[in-house]
Amino acid sequence: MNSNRATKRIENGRRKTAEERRQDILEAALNIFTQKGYNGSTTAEIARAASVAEGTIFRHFATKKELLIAVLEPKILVGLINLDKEHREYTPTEFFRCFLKNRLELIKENNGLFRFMFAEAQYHSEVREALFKAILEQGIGIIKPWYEKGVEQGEFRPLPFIPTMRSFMGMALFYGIFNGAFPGLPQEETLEEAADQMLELFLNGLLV
Amino acid sequence: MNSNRATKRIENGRRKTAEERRQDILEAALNIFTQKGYNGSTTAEIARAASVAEGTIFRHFATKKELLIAVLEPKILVGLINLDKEHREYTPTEFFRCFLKNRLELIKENNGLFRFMFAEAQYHSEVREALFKAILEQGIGIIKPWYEKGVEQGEFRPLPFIPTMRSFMGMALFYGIFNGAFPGLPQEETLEEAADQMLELFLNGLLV
DNA sequence: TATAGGAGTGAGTAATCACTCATTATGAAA
DNA sequence: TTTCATAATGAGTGATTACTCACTCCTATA
Repeated sequence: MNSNRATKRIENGRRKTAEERRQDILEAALNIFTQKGYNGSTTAEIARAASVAEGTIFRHFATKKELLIAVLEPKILVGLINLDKEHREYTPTEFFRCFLKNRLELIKENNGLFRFMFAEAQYHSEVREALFKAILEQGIGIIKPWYEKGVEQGEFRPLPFIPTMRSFMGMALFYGIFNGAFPGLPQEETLEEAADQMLELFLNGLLV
Repeated sequence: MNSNRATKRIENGRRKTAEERRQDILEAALNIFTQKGYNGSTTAEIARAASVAEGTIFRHFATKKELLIAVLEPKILVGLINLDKEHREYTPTEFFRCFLKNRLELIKENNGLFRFMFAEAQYHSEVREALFKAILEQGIGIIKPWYEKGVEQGEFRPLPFIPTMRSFMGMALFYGIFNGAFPGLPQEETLEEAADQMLELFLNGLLV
């Protein structure tokens, strides 16, 4: 056999570490998965996108499904970070405004990922359970305390929490996810405007 | 070859018509597709579920994808029927109440189908476009006239229509679709109660 | 410099896929 | 009964799949 196998090096001539290769594969897999779905993607395709031999994938991940889990695991909790710690001086209403904008940005930046997760959650119980857990943690763990504070302070009406939270999340997710999926939908507003309009409705309702 | 091929007859001894077989296949395909997704389903599996030879599927549908389209086509417009024609004496608010309950029932009855459609819409442009069209027709064609009537009569505030409709649909779809997908979600309410709570929020908002 | 072993490779494999087609079954018409 | 057209069948086909493994390459250490 001849020896013209591709030898990959990065700019300084150093060979990539195993961990860097693993990240390359994860990144490529995320791309391909979100474009074509789990069953619509092939390991050969992912290997090509990661500039790696197909066998290398299976050195890092025992099965394709394990690769799927590894791709989603660090992403699924991204919903929980970078909020809530710092700004304790919010009023409950201000918190909802800030939280909503934050979530809409997050969804917009990870649009393909969100759609992919919700789609695959139907067919892979591991994904479904992780997603379910993340949603509950956001809803119960983050929103609920502010919601209750708002009710105590007489700022919010004492509506039942779960249905209210579900509606709130439904608004945000439907906007974020499906506006990306249906690019033809009339969508003049910036994300900022969209969030304001959503909040206006959520806070004050449709009736005069 | 021996001649013990299965010969299927229904109760009165009559052989099924071609159209009946076609319907069997469509029904089986819908079941399998919604359980496993399009790429996760095999034509062999669908044939088995329809009690039909695999070749028979391809006598009725040229390709697997054509079968997918044929499965969804009659379902995708189901969202548009059985409403709106009769009760012209509604107030705009009453219309929203009636419309929402109607949609929630529809989603509940066709839960797997809805989730499947939204999932596959990402990967099949035909499905995406049909779904997009159905959503627009519901939103623009059905809701908008009532919305405008409500504004004219001074019953509704003049919020921008598209964002408001999107929020409304997001609430309904998220409730209907994901409550089915996450059976662990706290969900005490009946569908009737859920609709009332959703409307209460949609109409009057969270603020006191 | 020699060498051990971890990382990467890609041709190979068995399984599975969507789809074909020669054959058979069927019911109606003659 | 015989004939004929249509429908159904399922073994077969080539393409594709996830995954394997014998081998090569590379680097760290002695």
